[in-house]
Amino acid sequence: MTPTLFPAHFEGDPVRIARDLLGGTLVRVLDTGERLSGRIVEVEAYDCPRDPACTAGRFHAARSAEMAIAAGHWLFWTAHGHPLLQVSCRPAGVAASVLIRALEPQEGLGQMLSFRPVTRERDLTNGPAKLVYALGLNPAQVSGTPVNSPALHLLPPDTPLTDEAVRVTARVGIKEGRHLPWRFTVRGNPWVSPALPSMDLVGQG
DNA sequence: ACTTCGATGCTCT
DNA sequence: GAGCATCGAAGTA
Repeated sequence: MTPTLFPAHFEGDPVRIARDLLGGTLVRVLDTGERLSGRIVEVEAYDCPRDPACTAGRFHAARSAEMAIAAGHWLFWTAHGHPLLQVSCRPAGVAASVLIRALEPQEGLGQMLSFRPVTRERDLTNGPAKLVYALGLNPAQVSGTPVNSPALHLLPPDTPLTDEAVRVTARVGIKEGRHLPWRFTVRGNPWVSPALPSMDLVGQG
């Protein structure tokens, strides 16, 4: 039985934490007790203030304040009207996090399809907002709760992924900071998001 | 109050 | 590969 990850596991460098989280499992337990889960096959790290892609760091308003919650809590970044699920990774006051970008569905596929009907099953959870919808997450309800909450928690990989199994690329959809190899995907996994860029910055493709 | 801009997704070609 | 829907937040006034 894999132990649940606690908030203390998420204090530190979001780049390392993102890499370690890849291959783990995101578990959602509905009010009905039904269990939805998926293997984490794509993550990105954001680390204000050293990160030029971390726009939250350049603002001083409610948005970055929400994001600057203490390590080990769920939070949502909103982009283009869509909620993106993240885990905070730094002490309170610093906006840094791991963004969960794609899942390979494991338990509760039918319920997920009910939350988010798609024509191709492949499209169910292969994007950061897609997985939020598929798991039926309510950002207002989940934001600010610890990562070991019964309703939404994380399990580490059964066995750590080898470097060969991990593909390292630039992050998706950002303007600055494209040189940073802070996106981690499970090599060859069909549930990785179709988003560009796909060019490897480290290792070979 | 109005404009601009995304850490996106969808629907076409 | 391109165009558009979308919405919260920032910047401007």
